[in-house]
Amino acid sequence: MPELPEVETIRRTLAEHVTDLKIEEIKLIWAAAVHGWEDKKFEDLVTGRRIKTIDRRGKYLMILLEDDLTLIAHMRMTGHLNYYADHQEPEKHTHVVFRLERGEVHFSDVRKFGRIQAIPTPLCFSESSLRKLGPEPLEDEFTPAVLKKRFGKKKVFLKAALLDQTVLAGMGNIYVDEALFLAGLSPDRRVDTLSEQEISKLHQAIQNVLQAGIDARGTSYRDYRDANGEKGSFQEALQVYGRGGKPCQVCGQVLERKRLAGRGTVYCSRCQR
DNA sequence: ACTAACCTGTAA
DNA sequence: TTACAGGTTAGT
Repeated sequence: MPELPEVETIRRTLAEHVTDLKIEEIKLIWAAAVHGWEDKKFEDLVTGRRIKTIDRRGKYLMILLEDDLTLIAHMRMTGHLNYYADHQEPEKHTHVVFRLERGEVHFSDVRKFGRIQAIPTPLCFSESSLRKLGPEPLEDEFTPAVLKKRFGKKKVFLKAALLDQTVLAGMGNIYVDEALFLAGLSPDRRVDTLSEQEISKLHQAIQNVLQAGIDARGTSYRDYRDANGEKGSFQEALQVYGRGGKPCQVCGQVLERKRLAGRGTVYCSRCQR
């Protein structure tokens, strides 16, 4: 499911409801979805703490609790976080229920890839999976020069480089294909063959497509929903993702589909060089 | 730097 | 029945 725009939308919709609320009880339906820090149990760490703020880093959601504990959540492909104002029976794939002083948050995930980890807030960026992430693509510090530097001396395909979270945090299969289309760059270009101008164009395309995704409240191509259970609308604006075999909306050429970096990849061989 | 593995559901 | 799906990571 969620790439940067989707996680950002979940962050916003969740924060509206749960900021400043106390977590009164945790129900672990499938306990493997969570893990505590060192030998402490997740439930004991989290129960009784108040939610201070919700941040995001790449595709990770950071739920900051009082007394320096943070929950780091990753939805992987099909994870969901839903807020319910009233008591709600867990559904088939609900793994964790957070009962708050007002309402409940349910974490569910059909494919069981998503995880929620509890970690002391000061250790978030040094001891967790956030440690290796590349820059945030929508922050001012992310410039074309930074992108060029992140590519470094790599010789990998553009597709692989942009999916690599240590190069740049937050892009996934949908937004990579869309950004490459916008930039007019072929996914199988080697990153070391890009000109300064092409890097600038790519940088601009990345920022534009991610911002457009956020403005549309995410892409509900399949089962993505925000914390209110609402769909996004960016699926209506997709130029290439999911359109393999259909005509390019710019030049009319049939869109190419092939496997690249282990992922289904769609592009226009005429518009993208 | 690539592939398999982690899971379940859905579409071909 | 098989391939593939928004992601990451361990192993080769």
